[in-house]
Amino acid sequence: MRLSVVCGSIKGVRGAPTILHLDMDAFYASAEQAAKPSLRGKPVVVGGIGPRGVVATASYEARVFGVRSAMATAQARRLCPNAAYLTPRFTLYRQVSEAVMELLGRLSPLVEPLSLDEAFVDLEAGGVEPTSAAVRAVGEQLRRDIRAVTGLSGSVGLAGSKMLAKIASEEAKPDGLLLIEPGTESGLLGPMSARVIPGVGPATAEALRRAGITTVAEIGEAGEAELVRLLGKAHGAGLYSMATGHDDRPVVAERDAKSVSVEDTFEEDLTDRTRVQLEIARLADRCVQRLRAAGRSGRTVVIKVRRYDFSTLTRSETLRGPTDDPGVVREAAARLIETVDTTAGVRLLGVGVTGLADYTQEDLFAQAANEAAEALARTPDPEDAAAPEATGAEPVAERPRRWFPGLDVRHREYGTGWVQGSGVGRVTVRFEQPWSAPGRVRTFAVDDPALEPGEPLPLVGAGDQPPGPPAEPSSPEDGEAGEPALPGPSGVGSVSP
DNA sequence: TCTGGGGTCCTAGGACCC
DNA sequence: TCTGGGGTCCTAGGACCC
Repeated sequence: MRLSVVCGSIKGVRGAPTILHLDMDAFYASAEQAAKPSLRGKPVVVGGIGPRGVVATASYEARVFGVRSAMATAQARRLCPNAAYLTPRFTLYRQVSEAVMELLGRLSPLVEPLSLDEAFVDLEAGGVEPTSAAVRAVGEQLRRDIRAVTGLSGSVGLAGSKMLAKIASEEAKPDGLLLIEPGTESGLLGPMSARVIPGVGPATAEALRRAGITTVAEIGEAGEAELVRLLGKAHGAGLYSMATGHDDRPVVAERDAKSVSVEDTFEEDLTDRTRVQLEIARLADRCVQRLRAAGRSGRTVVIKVRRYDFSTLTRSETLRGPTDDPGVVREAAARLIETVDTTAGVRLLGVGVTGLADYTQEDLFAQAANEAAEALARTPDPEDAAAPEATGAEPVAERPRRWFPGLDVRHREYGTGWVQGSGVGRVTVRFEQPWSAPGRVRTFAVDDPALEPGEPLPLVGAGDQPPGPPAEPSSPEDGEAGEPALPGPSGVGSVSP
């Protein structure tokens, strides 16, 4: 997709650095140091402690010794034997994370968490004045607030696109802030390693290196066609866009999960067939527990097997309908593991569910049963008595309504708009109409009684404007004029204070 | 003492359908 | 009856991210 030129600057980059990326510094290790005064200023390594553990986070004191994330803990111990080695305490990290995300939520309704310690914030949607001075002040205040509330430091990147904001926060680390002034992007990025571009990992970097490409500038010089030839259509084209500063990905709040999975690496390889089957059943149960806790169900069951030699394979089976029944998932997983030869030894087993839905096949049966029962009540015809019954036909508990992206909605107070995204019990709505200026984003609980589904509105030029609460005003000059009115959340931003 | 656990997205082939 | 093309679903694998 091509974008029009915005404010005379690079396509796909905002005219003001209003996208903020926050990245907490050495998050798990810092949280442990904050919780344990004796560890402050000392090397701390958080991760798997067992013989096959890896490092999740190393404190900066430990990094001095060469300890890095994803390194085998055994190797870390050799490099830094005097560090404190701790297993992760996710309850703590989640608490701290929630406090940080709460601070971000005060800046804008558009907050996109990437993990417990990282998030994008669309300051423009939060009504922050789109000037470098204003957004810098917001970023610095945020860092002070985070320190005051959590005792931890976070680094902030500010730029006109997600990619640049993320690179900026990385450059700012630790405990810093970097704002990339619009117009200075290519000068800053050009000499940097291709690896700074998100999506360029070891394999891509090696493929590029073989083609003589090592810097961001060289990616741009190679041209899109060459990159597509080297890396494939999506990856090549995406990389070219990124490297040339074209990144118009919007900040999207509340993404729904698309899969749920659990896996275990065993301290010693499993060879016993019965034990493998037992572990698969356990994993299936754990997976379903998580699925149910999220109020979801899934249609495709996946097992994962990592063998003694680290070779990894998956097997999947798609059911007729989504389920959250532990028995159903257990049986599917059992069938799948039957198809894999595990006799030489298995170091990891996993069970996952994809194709997530918010209802189950059993719900549908129950619903059909209810409808049949109602029909039966209306027409007491003995011929109709074949209603299904054995499916537990008690009324199914009301599940949350689904707010699908793009749907029209109406809010009692704010009027008409459309769903920009939903998930995690919340829904984000942009209040605007075909004839209005770009509108403002607000977030609600999915069960907010003031919010109801709406009808599509007539497009501009199709006739009179229908009655209803007026659109929230929005200053026209900061909109992404010339951008087509896409049904997706592409035209993010443009909100008046 | 090599290599965690939880995800996302993309590719590619075959089935199947129109 | 020598020959199509597109779209979607399913499966398996791989790269990448935190």
